[in-house]
Amino acid sequence: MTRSKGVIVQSERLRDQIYKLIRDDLRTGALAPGERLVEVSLAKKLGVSRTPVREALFQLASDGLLAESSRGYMLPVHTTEEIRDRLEIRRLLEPEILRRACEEASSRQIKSLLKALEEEKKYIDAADASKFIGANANFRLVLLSLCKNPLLTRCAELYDDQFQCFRIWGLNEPRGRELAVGSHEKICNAIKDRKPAAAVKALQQLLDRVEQMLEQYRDSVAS
Amino acid sequence: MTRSKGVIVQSERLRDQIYKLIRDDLRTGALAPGERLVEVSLAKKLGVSRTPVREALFQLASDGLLAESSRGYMLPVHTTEEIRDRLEIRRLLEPEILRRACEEASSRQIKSLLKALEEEKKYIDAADASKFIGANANFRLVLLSLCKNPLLTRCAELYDDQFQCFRIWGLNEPRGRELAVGSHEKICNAIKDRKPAAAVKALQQLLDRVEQMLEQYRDSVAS
DNA sequence: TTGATTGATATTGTATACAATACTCACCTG
DNA sequence: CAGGTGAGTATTGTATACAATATCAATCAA
Repeated sequence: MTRSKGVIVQSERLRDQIYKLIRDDLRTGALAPGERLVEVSLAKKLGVSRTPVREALFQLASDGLLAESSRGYMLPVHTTEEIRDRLEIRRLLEPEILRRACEEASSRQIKSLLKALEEEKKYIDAADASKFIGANANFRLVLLSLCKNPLLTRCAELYDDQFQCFRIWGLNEPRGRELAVGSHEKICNAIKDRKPAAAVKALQQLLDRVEQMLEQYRDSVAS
Repeated sequence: MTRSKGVIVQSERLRDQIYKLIRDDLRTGALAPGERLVEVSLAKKLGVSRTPVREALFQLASDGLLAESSRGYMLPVHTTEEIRDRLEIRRLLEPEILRRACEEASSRQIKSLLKALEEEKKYIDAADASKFIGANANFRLVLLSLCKNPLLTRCAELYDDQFQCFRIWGLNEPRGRELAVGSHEKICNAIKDRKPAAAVKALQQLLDRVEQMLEQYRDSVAS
C-alpha cells in the first residue's frame, strides 16, 4: 500500500498532521478495506513516536472512519445495513447543503466546482482508478463546502467519507463512474443556474441509484 | 462545580469512562461555560495518569463539546451565529428521528419516554435548577434513541449536546422550562398516537421558539 | 503611574517505558 | 489426526519523563 507520502513538520501539531494524512489516504482509497493500522508501524514510517499516531487513530475511529478490532484499528467493512444508515443521514443533510449552495455560493466558488468536475471527467476512463477516485473525492469536498454553515459542511463530509468502502467498490465499475459524473454535472448546472429544486432532484436521483446498487454490493460481498 | 462523581474501574478503558463522565457533566450543567479543563487536575482528581484524560478531552473537543484555547480546553461559549448553525442541523436531523420514532418505537420505549417526561415535570419548579436540567437531558436522550438508526441517534445527540451552553441559560427561566415541558408533552402524545406529522409540528414549533429566544440570549450576553 | 522586560510557573505536546492482553503457533495428548 | 495447552510474541493501554510554549507577575526604567 503506497500511502502517507505527506511530510511531517514540527510547526504544526503532529497528531493533526497525521490525522489529515490518514484521512486523505482513506478518501483516495490508498488503504484497502480490512487493512489494519498499527500504531508502531505508522509511527516508524512517519518518524514520530506512538503518542501522536495513537491520538490521530483514535480520532479517526471516533469519527467512524476506522473500525476498532480486538487489537487496534482497521479499515471498516460495513454491512449493507450500516451503509444504508449512513445513506439516510446523507439524505437529510446534503439536500439542504445544495439548497444553500444555490443561494450562497460565490461565482468564484462555482468556478472551482466546475473545474473539479472537469478534473473528474478527465479521469473517467483512466486505467489507474485511483486518479478518478481522487478527483471524485475532491469534487465532493468542494461541493459540500459551498454551504456557509461550517458545521453542516463538516458533518456532511464525515458521513460522506464513511461511505468510502462502498463508494470505491462502485467507482471501480465504469457504470458507477458514469453515474457519478452524470449526477455531478446535473448538480453543477443547477447550482450555476441557482436552481435549488433541480439540484436537490439530481442529488436524490443519485442517492436512489446508490441505494439500488447496495443490493448488488451485498451480493458481491457475500460471494 | 461539583462533578465527576463517577467511579473509575479497571475493567473498562479509562479514557472511555472519563469521556462519559465529562460528557455527563456537560449535559447536566455541572460545568460552567468558560470553565477550563486541565489535564493534570482532572487526572489527579480521578486518580489516573494524564494519558487517558488527555485522550478523553481530545475526543470531546473533536466532538465540538469543548473549545480549544491557547492553553488546553474550556467549556465553549458560542456566539449566536454558531448556535444558529447547530440549530439548523437539528432542524434537519430531529424531525426524521421523530418520524421514525412514531413508526419504530416499541410500547416499552414509549413507556420509558413518558416516564422521563413525568420526571421532567416533577422538577419544573425545583429550586435546584440542576434537577430539572438533568431530567431534561435524560428525556432528550430517551427521545433520540427511539429511532433505529444508531448513527442518526448518535449524530443528533452530538448536536443536541453542543447546544448545552445556550440551553442551560434558557432553562433557568421558568418560561424556558414551560416551553420545554409543553413541547415534550405534545411530542410524547404524538408518538404515543403514532402521528408523525403532529410530532414534527410540535418539534418545529419548539425550535422556532428557541430561535426566537436566541435574540434575547444575544442581548443578555452582550450586557 | 505606565509600560516593557524577564524570570518563574503552569500546561500542553511528544517520547519512552512498563503493564496487560489477545493472538499465534508449535507441541503434546488422546 | 483433532483438539487443547501453553509459551512466546505482537500490540495496545497507561504511566511517567522530558521538551516546548504560553501565561503571569514582579521588577525596573521612563
